[in-house]
Amino acid sequence: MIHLIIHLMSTKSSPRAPLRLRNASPNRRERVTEHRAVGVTAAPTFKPIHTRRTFEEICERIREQLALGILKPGDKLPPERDLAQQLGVSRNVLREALRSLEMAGVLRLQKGVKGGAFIQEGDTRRMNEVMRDMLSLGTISVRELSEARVHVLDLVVQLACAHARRADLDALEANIERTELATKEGRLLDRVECSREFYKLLAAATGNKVIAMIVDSVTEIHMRFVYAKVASSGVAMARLAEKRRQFLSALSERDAALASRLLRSHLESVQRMLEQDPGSMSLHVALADVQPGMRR
Amino acid sequence: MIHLIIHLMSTKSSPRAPLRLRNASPNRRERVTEHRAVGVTAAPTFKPIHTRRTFEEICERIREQLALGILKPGDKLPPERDLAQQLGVSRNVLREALRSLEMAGVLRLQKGVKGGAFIQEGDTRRMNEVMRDMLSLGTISVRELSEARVHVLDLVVQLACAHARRADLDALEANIERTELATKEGRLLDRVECSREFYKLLAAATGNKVIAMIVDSVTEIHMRFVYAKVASSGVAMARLAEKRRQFLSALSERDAALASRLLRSHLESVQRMLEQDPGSMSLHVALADVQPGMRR
DNA sequence: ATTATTAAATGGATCACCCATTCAATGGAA
DNA sequence: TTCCATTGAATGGGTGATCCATTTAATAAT
Repeated sequence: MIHLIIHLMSTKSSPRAPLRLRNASPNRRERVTEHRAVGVTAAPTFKPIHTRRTFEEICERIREQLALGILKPGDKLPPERDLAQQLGVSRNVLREALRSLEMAGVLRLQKGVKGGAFIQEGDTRRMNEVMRDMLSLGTISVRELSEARVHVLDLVVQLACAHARRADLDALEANIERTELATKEGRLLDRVECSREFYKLLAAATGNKVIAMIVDSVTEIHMRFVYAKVASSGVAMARLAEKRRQFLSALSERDAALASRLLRSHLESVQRMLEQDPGSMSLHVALADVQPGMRR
Repeated sequence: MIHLIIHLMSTKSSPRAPLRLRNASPNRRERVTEHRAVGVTAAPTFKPIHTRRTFEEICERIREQLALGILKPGDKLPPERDLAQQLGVSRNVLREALRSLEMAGVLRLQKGVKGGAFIQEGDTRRMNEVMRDMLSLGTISVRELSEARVHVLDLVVQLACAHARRADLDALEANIERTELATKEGRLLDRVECSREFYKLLAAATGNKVIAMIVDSVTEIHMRFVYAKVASSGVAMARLAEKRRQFLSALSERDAALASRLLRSHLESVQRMLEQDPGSMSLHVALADVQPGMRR
């Protein structure tokens, strides 16, 4: 574990001293003298308003260090007290920044001696949170999300057919076996979990983490609907494992057209199942228990 | 503007009073007595470690209200001082939560009387930030992002062909005209901006905001490469507007195959242009000036 | 050697202030 | 009356001191 002592001085823009945005105008009266160039009728050069707040400034500087590779996952920031002093800000406002970055999945704060603020590996679940917030705020709809999912999954099938490796196929096979077992033993909700995992594995099989992240984010909400539906109705998709096997077989033989057809058909039947009970795809179901998966 | 007075009491879980996680054990010595069931050898029911910090708790409760539709975009939260008292937490820790939510694009904090914490419309640029962070942290690579972009854009072309409306096509047409003008006047960087806008409009033409958000997020970084390349080399894609016109024509005639072919060919030539100068697609270029577009 | 105790480091949280901005109310001048 | 300047209150922005809780290493006791 590298314990960097980091100078969070800005690398771009003028080499300003510790933030010190505060106390800029100790006396309001002096402000009047700021009016400049009284008689000049030239282009009114408005000051670029920089009412950037210090916590934003701090977030930005830390992200800057990340972007420059000076900070990397596993690194530790200086203790809050030290860093606050380095930056010339109060500990309180520094913590506002650190918590924001923690919420954003960039940092993890850990208590105790040898604790501190550690840079994290990127948490791909952040995108799920974005989707949830967008849904909560009404920016996107359940319909758009479902539609996007169908299209994205189709793309994923193409890519998975092209790029899936032995290990990916094996993982999918193992998943199907778990699905079969859960089916035999009547553990319906476990089977839903298997489904969730199935799509995760399929996404991973594309070999592209960006695509995988996108797929996960659009699948997450959908699986909640399925989970809720299965939990309440007690019924579940028939011949699930069997269908998965057919699909995996097509995937193994790189038959994208067939795999695509099989998946689309499955998605449609699931959709029909969900829509039997209007309201099973309500926002409420999608958003219940907000952020249970995130940072626990 | 609705001024809700909101009770941020949790709706799920027990009707607990204001958070009051603190002062739980005023005296360390008393802790010893917490050991329970001394002689019981039964299943060791470990406490589920709920070291959830209050700022997380607060974020969750506010998101809960969003999910339940009690809070909607445009609503205002109570003043910090009031809300802190309602929740039984200090103002500082409340602010940590509010700032996190602001960074997440859920809130906007506004100063002055009649100011406050306002729920925002969902900011779709949040996904761009996620991409940038993932790139910074090395979770995803430039290659994966570029690759994903190509595939996603192909999907977008299919969808845009199917769903583009008159207004969408007109907007694209107008964009091409701006591109032509910029070309004539030699404003190369403006032309790059036109390109950025072009993909945004194309994404919007799918009629699906989820897809649009995804496209924007994978295109954002790419346009930085193009911008940097054009800015440094002074050269730019030849016959850009012309190619766009051909593409738009195919789109108008709902010829997805042709449109797809045209776009892919264009993307490839751009890629060749970028790769002429190795290093032009470096992380540094992608991440310079982190978060300039976000909340300025 | 092993185990219990202690102490220090560090994040978690509170309190009491003060500043800066904004906006409505007020009041005086045209 | 109408308009503009002043004022004051509401509210977010920020500070510093202080305490608590957790974690770990060093130390002491067995």
